[in-house]
Amino acid sequence: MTQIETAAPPPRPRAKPAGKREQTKQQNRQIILDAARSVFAEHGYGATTVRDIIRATPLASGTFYNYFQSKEEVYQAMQDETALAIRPRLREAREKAATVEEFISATFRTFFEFVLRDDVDVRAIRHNADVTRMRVDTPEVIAGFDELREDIEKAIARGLFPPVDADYLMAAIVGVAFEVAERMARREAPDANVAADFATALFMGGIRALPHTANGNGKAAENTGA
Amino acid sequence: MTQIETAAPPPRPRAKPAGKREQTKQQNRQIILDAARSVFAEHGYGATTVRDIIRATPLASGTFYNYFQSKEEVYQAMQDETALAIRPRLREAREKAATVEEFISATFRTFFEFVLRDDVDVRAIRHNADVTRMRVDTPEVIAGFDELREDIEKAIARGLFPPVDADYLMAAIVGVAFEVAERMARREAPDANVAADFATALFMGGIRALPHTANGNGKAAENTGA
DNA sequence: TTAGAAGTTGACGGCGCGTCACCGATCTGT
DNA sequence: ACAGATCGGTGACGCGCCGTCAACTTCTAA
Repeated sequence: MTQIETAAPPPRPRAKPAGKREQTKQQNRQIILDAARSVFAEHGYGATTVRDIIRATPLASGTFYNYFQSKEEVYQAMQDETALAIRPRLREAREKAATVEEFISATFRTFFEFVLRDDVDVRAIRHNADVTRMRVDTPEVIAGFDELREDIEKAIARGLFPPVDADYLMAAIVGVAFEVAERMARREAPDANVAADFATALFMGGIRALPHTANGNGKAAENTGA
Repeated sequence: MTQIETAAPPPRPRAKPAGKREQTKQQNRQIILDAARSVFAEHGYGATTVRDIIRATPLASGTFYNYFQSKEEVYQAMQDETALAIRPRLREAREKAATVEEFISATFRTFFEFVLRDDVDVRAIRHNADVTRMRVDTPEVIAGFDELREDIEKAIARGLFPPVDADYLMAAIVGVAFEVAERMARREAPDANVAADFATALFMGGIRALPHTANGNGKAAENTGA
């Protein structure tokens, strides 16, 4: 064509040439992840085979193995995405904290709200799980735990927290967060604020500081299982 | 032979004849469970196949399926054994409790001591688990959780506890117990008392009541993982 | 003693697994 | 613009695990 290379947009020598190969790779990876999410949701994690995922894809079996070694690795990649999504929010929430209570409260509230909004694949896993729970601690998830411990240590250093065992405190927060989130999600009308208030009160003042309930049983204890 | 049926012990018409068939069944079941324990410990749970378990056994493949449907079911049976072993101890420990502190303290101490003594197969699973944790909530395990909630509700009813959300409190206790136990087991010199004191203080008075440490970091935080 | 119930055996068809030789599409250098 | 080099997708293949089941052995009861 005539050389109107003055300004306008030519094919796009701009910014990133991207490269056709690289583009396809990103795309295939995403195709596999999307297919896996859908298949896990359908059949549950345990019952899903690598072949199921491949079938839910226009790709050949060999191609799958260019991207992941197993369904476990696919799942880890999904978990990493989740961890990467929530970690900055948690960090930010804790950074603003000027008191112990704000630190604890922000951590739990952010976590529980995230779980309620984003529980898509959490439920996908449950589908399978009358009995088996899985928690996959990928590097990103572990990094999230480490961040929490670091933040606790920093808070101790600047006198916000008393000098307690940061490792155990981190573990306690993580344990309560996961376990209460689980119960919360099963309730008829899950409420992140109720859960966060409960957890915060526990860490601030122990059992005696917990919010009192009318019947001594919260609004829960309806269906204990199946 | 001659009929000396007077008194002494004949082959044993006593108590339970037991029945040869029934005996063999019990025995085969145990053979499979033992083989599975050993194979899980060797290769890790994830990498183990039903065939591996069968091979570690003098039995034929068909026989395995007369007892269990899958390796998952074998593992569940193992977990049930564990749950059945600890549940009575926990119940007994809590029954004696005259105060909130005794209730909480006894629960954590009993659990952590059990984990340290009995972590045989806990570690077997970990072997596999650089990244994946599994918690299998078998009926027996769930029954243990329910017992804890019931005990909390009873304690609330007789005024020992304030009228709090028993479901969430149960979840919090379980979450802290499992997560802190995990950390405890990784320490150089795991100490059930230290862990129990930490958890008890947390539930009794919150973060401010936690035991203080010299360096603001407990004796932990050595190896954070692998 | 013997009929039949209960339980074990191992070979079998089916299928998911991970691989790899092949080939078309993309990139690179001239 | 072209050709050779490289990259990456393809799908058939051999392997081993899966769960089943007809034949057989062992036990029970009459």
